[in-house]
Amino acid sequence: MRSGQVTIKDIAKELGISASTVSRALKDHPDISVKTKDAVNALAKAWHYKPNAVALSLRSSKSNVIGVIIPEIVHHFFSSVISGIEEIAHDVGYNVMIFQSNESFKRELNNTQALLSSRVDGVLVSMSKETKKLDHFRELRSNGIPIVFFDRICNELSSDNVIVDDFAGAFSAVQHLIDTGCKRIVHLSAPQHMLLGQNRQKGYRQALLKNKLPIDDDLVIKCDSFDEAKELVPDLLALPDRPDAIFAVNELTAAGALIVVKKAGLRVPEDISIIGFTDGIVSRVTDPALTTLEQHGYEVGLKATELLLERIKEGGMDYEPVTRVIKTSLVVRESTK
Amino acid sequence: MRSGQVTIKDIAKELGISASTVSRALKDHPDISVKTKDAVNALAKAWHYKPNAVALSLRSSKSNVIGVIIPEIVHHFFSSVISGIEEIAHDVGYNVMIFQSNESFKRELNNTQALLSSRVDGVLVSMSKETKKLDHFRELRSNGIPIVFFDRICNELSSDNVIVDDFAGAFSAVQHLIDTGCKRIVHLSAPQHMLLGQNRQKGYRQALLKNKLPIDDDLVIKCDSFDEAKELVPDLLALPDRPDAIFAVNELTAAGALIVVKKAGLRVPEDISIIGFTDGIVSRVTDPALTTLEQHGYEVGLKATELLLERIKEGGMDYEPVTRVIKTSLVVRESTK
DNA sequence: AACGTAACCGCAAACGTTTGATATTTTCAT
DNA sequence: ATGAAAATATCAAACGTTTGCGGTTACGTT
Repeated sequence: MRSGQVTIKDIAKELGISASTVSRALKDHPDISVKTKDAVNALAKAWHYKPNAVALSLRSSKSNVIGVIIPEIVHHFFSSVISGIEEIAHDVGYNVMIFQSNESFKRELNNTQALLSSRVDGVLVSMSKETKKLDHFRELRSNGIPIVFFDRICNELSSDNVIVDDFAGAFSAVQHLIDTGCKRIVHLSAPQHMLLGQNRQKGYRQALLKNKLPIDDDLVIKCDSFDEAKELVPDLLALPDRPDAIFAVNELTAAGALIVVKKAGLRVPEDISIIGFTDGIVSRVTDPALTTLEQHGYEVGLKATELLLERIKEGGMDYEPVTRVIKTSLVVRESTK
Repeated sequence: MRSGQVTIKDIAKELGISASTVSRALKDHPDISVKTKDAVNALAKAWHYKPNAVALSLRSSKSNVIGVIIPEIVHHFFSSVISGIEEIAHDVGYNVMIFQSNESFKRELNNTQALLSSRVDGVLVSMSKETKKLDHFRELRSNGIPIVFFDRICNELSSDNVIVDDFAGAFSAVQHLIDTGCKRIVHLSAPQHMLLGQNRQKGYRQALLKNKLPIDDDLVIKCDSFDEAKELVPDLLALPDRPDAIFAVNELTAAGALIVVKKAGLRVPEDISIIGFTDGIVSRVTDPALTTLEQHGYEVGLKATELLLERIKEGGMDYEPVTRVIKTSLVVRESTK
């Protein structure tokens, strides 16, 4: 076997013809005789010829690669998104390059530099929590690289976005609790500097308002992790007028709350209903299984990639940004009545 | 601004010098005068020059990309691995391309073709469950692309591997069950054409043997998913001589078994102990929390990438394959006594 | 015999970069 | 002033592919 991979030149030399003829033969160009085409195709197959994507990229200024920057991969929602991205991208011949920011602005910046160097055709971004400056994103765009933000978007940069409908999701979660007879509903919320946290809390408040239930600020606390729930929920249960439902900002927090509630000797959902956000595996394996809002991460990845590919195809940078909203869906399991 | 990205030629033209001079100036080559260097560097900075990685790849036949093929991203263990891969790869200037096989042989094959075309410098693979033929991996190697397999390895292909110590892990899991008084231990196992499945089962058998416990083949069944556990475990519980422990090949299967056992009115761990493999989030949120074997996915990704980068650096294809083993660790929670 | 015209194929340039081999200029001792 | 060395910059080729254009046949028509 030859060293390195087979090239068009190798085939040309072997057949005593020129590289251009081989190229055309492989593409079934009408200028080439059937005999030559057959010979070329046969040898290409026998030698396992694969077009060199690098050379193609250089020539066409198209890498057929899309870059993805996410806070962290080890997270059900984000890995679902990647799965969706990967799925649709590969279907149309694009490859996917992954970069984690680990919630660090500095790394996010490095990542954009690497993407620039790699000449990717487009990028998908979910911003890190730290990110306030946006010049690195602007630089991508000024170099003709389209960006689609998803989930963690920024509204200062007028750009394409794909987001989950946090407000409506939270609203319907709380409405569901109210519909099933709950009146004193706790909200375990995300930090309020995140749009996501704001919107989910707004949905919560709006649902109470609409149903003419009192809003008790003692029932809303910042609490968005499994461990935090284990620490903070006991106090809520000890409140004089005990809550009868918990709406948690994500499923792990809900799972933590569930454990605390059960440990306190209360029954779920008879005494306390619990509802989470983000439908991961966790919600399915708790006992009782958690009612949640499916965030459709896979769907988000799909839509974001579709949009990006469209932008890449269009070519120009002078498009009107759009924001696509993915509806959440309520998945009723056993933790609510 | 110019359209497209800034190239060395642009800088050369602006400064009235040749491209080669610019290239050397940027690399601080001694042949170039300080004055020229300064001018070049200043302009490169002002214009945000970024070397075109594609052109570099073509010239050097090095893409600085490593490819990763995994069964599925949405899986705690695999996303941890990717996280580890990404971490170390980017530290040394490599980018990471992700491909999912979705446990399909056909897709795995497509993935290797894409990797070949992309001229990646090396690949990390965790095989799909379906994969029996290995020619696509051989093709990668015969084209000078080193492979490191992780977790789902194959031993017919003498190759570099990074695996978790399935045998020792399974052994210690079962030993733990025995130590806590269990005698009739079920093994919910992975398919036996997978090395992983073989090794875990061997560990199981060895532990029984060592402790002079009888091996009952009725207690070993192929069952490696949440749903399968829900379907198959009831029969095991109905066995005349009821088992008193379950060793599941992964955590989701363990979680499924847990639910079935509880539904059957049995207590965990008093009546039946349960132990899983792979420490994801799931094990922490079940009730009771599951005792498991931490598989250290991040560590696996790290080690596999280190090994691969080493192979890439060496250059040749005539190395002696090594297998690195990552030790598991037993995490005792509440599902065992 | 001369010409037209398909049919088929090769040349060369281009994508952006690096690098060995050269060319040109400067510097300095003689 | 002369020569040679040192300093500086350029040329050209190469990586693999595509593609506009031009070139060479062979055949058929007048």
